[in-house]
Amino acid sequence: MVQKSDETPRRRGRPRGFDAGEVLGAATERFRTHGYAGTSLDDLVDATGLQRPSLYAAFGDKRALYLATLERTIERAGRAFDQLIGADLPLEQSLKVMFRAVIDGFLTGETGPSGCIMVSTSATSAVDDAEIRARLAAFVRLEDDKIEQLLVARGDPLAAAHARLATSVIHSLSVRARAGATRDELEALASDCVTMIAG
Amino acid sequence: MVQKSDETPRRRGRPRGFDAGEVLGAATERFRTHGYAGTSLDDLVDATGLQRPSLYAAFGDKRALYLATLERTIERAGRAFDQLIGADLPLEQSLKVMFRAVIDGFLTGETGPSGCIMVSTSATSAVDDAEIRARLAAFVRLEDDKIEQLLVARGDPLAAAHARLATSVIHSLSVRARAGATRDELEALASDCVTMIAG
DNA sequence: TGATTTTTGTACCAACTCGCAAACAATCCT
DNA sequence: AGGATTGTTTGCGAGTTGGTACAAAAATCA
Repeated sequence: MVQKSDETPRRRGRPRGFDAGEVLGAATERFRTHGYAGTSLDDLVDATGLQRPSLYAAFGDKRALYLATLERTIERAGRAFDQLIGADLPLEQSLKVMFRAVIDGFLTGETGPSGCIMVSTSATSAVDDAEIRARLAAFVRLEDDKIEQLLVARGDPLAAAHARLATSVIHSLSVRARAGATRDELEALASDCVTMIAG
Repeated sequence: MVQKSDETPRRRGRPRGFDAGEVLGAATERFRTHGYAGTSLDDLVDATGLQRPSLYAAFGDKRALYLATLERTIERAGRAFDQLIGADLPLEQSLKVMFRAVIDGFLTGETGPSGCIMVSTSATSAVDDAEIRARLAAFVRLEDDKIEQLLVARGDPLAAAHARLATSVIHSLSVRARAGATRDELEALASDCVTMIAG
């Protein structure tokens, strides 16, 4: 063990002056706010602090960077769902925790409530771009499947149908958040959904 | 009655070579497909057959034209809801007719299923533009209110909550259509919602 | 030390963006 | 007929777009 641990392979040239994860997070936030077509490279340079050539070398062109932010979003959502399923809370409380987290996230944003990047920006580009459409489809399937898995584990006999409806409410929460709905309005809708499934 | 009927006020100069309603419809379709930022003036010239200065004289700049397409969409949706309410069908059938019409519309599009222009494109621009956000908020409120009005008229004691959930399903149908969902999948979700409200 | 490798900063380019000016065309009014 | 009014066509120009060439900087390797 005289060598440095191989978790840092000590690459050869000049080391990077940035953390790829943080940069991806900053890019995600800009894309979530303004959408794909509405975000320029100057915007991304401004948001990430990196110059164009650094962005290009690390992630590829604008579209590849956008696709990377979508992948990141899908992975993080999947982990959040798995954590909720593993928490083993009772049905009603599981749904309340889920909607609370969703609403908290949707109400954040650089300039105001920005909702969900998949629902509000990737859906816009999905018609023109098959790869973006595939990411959006994978995300929606993830929502449907993970919520169904949660409901099955809590003994809901109508898990599949209820999961689709809960996913639909999540989509609408994103739309409503961007439309300027208040937290109370979003929570009322979530509460309606919880009552319908668990009430 | 020697004069022409005043329904055609006989304006003074050269008459227009286009129908404003048709042009607005063509612009709506382009905006619905590619979003606001993703639609260029060249696209609009191509879609409408009008040259730039004619578009400008008739509707103003690109943003004003987009806002006009949103207004048109809101008005048409309002009329469709009123017609459904006036049709006086029983509860379950009213909902089925509504979802059928929604799904039919969402599955159309220039290059593929394009969903709802409000949910899939105005939501994207709503964060940056207060007027677009106001139109989106008005549209969502229209959906909630008109569906509640329909449910109240059919004797649903949970009309308000059920209306919000039905609106949410409509929003999700738009997202799912753009994600590439099949008609069967969309109809299954709509059926879940009808069962939940009327079943 | 000096050669090599990788990242970073500056500057740039061709293409596209929106919007408009100016001339031309078609109709109405007198 | 001839002026006034409105709509259409052509073409342009200032600014922005996404993407890249090139050299300087910062590290490792020999």
